[in-house]
Amino acid sequence: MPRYDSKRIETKWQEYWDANETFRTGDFDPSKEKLYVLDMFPYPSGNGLHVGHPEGYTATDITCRYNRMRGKQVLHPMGWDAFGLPAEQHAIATGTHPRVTTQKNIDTFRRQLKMLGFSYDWSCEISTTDPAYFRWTQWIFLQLFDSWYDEEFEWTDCNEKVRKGKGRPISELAIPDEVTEQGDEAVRRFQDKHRLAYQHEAPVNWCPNLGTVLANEEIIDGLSERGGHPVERIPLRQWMLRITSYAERLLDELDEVKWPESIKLLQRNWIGRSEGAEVDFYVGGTDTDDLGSAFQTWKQARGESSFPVEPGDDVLRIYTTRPDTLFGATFMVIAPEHPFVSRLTTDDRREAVEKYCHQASLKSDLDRTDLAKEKTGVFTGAYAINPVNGAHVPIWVADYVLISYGTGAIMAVPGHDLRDWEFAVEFEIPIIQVIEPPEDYEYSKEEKALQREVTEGEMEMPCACWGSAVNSGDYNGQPSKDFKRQITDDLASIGLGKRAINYRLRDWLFSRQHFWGEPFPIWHELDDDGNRTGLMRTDAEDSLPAKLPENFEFKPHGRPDPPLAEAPDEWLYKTDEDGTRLMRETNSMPQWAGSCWYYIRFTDSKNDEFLAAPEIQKHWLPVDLYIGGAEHAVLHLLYARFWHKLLFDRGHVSTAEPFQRLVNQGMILGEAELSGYKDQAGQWVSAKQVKDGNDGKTKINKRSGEEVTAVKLETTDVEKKGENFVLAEDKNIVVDSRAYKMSKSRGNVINPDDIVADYGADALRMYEMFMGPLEQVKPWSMSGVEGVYRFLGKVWRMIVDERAEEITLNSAIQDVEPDEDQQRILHKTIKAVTDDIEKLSFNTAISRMMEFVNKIGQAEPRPRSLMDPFVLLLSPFAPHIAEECWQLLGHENTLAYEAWPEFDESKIAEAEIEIPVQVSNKIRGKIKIPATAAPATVQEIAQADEAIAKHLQGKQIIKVVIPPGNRLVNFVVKG
RNA sequence: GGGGCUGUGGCGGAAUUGGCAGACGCGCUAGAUUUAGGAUCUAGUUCCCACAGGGAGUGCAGGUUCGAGUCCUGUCAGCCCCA
Repeated sequence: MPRYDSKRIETKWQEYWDANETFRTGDFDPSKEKLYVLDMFPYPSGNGLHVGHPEGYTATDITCRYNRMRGKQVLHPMGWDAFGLPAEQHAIATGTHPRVTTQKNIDTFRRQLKMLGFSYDWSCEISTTDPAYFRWTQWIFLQLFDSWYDEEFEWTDCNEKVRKGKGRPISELAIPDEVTEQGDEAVRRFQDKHRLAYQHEAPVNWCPNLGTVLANEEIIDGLSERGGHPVERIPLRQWMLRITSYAERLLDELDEVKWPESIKLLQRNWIGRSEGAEVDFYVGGTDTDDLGSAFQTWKQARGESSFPVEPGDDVLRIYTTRPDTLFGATFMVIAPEHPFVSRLTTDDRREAVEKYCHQASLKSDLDRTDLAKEKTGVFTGAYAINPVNGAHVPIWVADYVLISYGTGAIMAVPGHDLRDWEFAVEFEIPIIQVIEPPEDYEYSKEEKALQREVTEGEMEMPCACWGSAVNSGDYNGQPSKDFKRQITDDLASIGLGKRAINYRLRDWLFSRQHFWGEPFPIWHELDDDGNRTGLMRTDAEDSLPAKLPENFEFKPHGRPDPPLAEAPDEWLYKTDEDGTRLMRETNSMPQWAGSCWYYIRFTDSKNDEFLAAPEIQKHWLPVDLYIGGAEHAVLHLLYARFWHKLLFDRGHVSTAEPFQRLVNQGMILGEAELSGYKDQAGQWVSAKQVKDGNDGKTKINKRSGEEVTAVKLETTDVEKKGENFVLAEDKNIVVDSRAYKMSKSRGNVINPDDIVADYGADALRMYEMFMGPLEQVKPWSMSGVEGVYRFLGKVWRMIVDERAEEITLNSAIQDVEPDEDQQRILHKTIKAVTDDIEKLSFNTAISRMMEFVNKIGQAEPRPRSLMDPFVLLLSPFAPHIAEECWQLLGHENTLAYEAWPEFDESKIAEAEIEIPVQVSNKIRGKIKIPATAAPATVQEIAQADEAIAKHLQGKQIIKVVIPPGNRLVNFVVKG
């Protein structure tokens, strides 16, 4: 009995595609339009594929299969983002080398992907851990190391676009004479300061348990994202990439790409551009007695020079977005990590300041900046001079100012900044109002919350607003925005400030203390005592890759420096030709590195001369469609764009942006769950009375605070009441109904292997596409899988004779002409499926095919000319069953390159259509009219209809609405 | 606190972009076939009522329009991101 047997069919066709290299892209074919469709390549974890992976992968696969049939040459590759911490941790736990674990995981992933019938060109498979690949990751790092950013440089790019600002070779960096005079070493150090890859001693988030330094985004609530371990802030030498140089272009060029607006917005916010001014506040030298007169001297000197690039030791440089509030600056705040803290602190304040700074080092940035948190701080004993009015303003240290934002120092304007207001009230610092808010200004909730009574009955509160200047000397009365521009210019003209743009984006912390990552192709020069001199050398490009040491058992040694610091000497040290002792860089690159450029490598994955041959990369880039999870919306995409732009500036790629169109697939949640809550005594508690406990895990009773336990319920236990589900046995008890993220601990993980074993790959693919719109979050449903599986069974029976002994074509399929209705159904289906695929609206495409089968699947005889195009329509979604049917229908070759069915609009049109007739907006009947009838005719037919006539009787027709296309008739009547 | 997204039957979701709300699938109900179950096929399935008919209806409250799930204003809820 040849029932639909997914296992047999799927194995057969997967072997066929493999053996025939059906989906090999091959050399690019100039006669065809190219299409580069890319999935975000996976990290091959030990858990294998989860159902989230095939969602995006099926979407891209459908697009690729469809476009091949439309005659495009398609590049559709797959690879592995295979460096990463889990394999390293596994190695520490079990002694298995990460390379072995990684290889095993890759093999599992590849097997699972092949099992799903994706049309990847496996000949260009890559892994970021392959030395032949990371050779070029290292090479790109050397490009970054060899580049500096020239903001002023004007040039014409390879697409004839005139640009300003370029990443240029470090050899083209002009060296100031005074540096040249100091000799080679000074020149090298000067260059090192300007490179896009540079070293920096910075407070980092050291996690002793993981033995690594974490990026800010890897920390949640002061604990590591992975494992939830405590994190300390300690200073460490790190590699940084100067992504901030590219901030402006990363922002502007978002306009050029077809991405969801929400993702663009996320990137814009992440970059966080603001316009304002940098202003120097004079603080005096170490031996300044009279700050006031020293300020006058200094000010005069500044007027004759100009605003220096580097602030001297005698000033505190601040960044502000509101220079128009300068007259209201009554104190200054510097971050606890600010280099001036110690120098500015007076002896009597030293103990308090040091204690405060130590405490601040234990807090996370979030703890420090949260508006709701109580403001803390300590006075340094020092004063600065407000450059606009010469006022002495006290300098405080407070942790609500972060060293990493702006200059790490602020002027505090309590009258018009909420945090400054809170601080000033707390420490009784004067508050001066310098902005008169507009008359219709509405104070925000936060502003009102901070109001205080000045004198009896008189209230005062801060306003962070635009208005007009008061208490601001000659500027009084000016609108804030004009004033901002004006004072910035005025300060610039006397060398006290300058217009400045600031970004929330920080330079990219690019080193990790891991073994399992790309080594840096960098050597540190050592002096006679074996200490670093701070000077570096690079590996020669043709000596790459710099490989990881072999036969090295890395173990955590509990220090912040990397495990590679314990590597064998023959790896760690060498003597250069000139006799200089060198030590390798022992940090490794973060996981982001390999994923920053893999899309380039895919275009020419086996090239051992270059990362990708220029003419090949030029042909395939940019990626036309890039699909992946929204979790990479900010970092991966920003980092990849940054690298791409540097490569573009250096002439190695020919597009300014790597990813033309981006789509984020929505997460697939576990099956929906119903849960009720019981208290300790076993009594039901309504879900309305339950809230999350403070630890975020437990649930507690809102009223009593008592912990409640969730009880899993069946649909038969509950019923719908209003908006909620309630217990059938007690309708006052509301129960929760929702789907949760799949997780091992919740036990709601669906394994694709199981689905394929029970229903087949075609059913899994179809179900994931049928669940709902690609970009939406959707809950899994096992009966939904059965639904599409039944559909595939119907397709099978439409074409195959299930009762025959051998697999034979269903005898109902005959060479007869389809009737007009059948023609119409076919052509409507072709049109709808085609449009839907173009829109990536796969769920509706599938429902159209279901309609087709519902209408045609039972017809006897079934015209053969309907079957061929239908099978082709189905093939991108369910390629295995489609190939099998195609073969049964008498075709010899794979359908992968068959022409996509065309529809004929004239076969869709109906001569007669049925439309609704409304009388005053209520549908009172339906009439049949010729599709192209004139409005007058339509009205005539409508009025003649018995049911309509009844409703029109005795009424006065005020208006008749018949929209173009004869969609309906509406009689607007009176009386 | 700021920003974004989403609210449509018992459930997942459709709706030609302002024109028949609920396509398609799940679930449920009945019938056919079957020794039975499964599988398959057919029909029905938004809710309410005085049921040959009629009324209400897309989170809630308004507005624009002959006409609103769709546009506008306000509001509530859920999810995500940022602080």
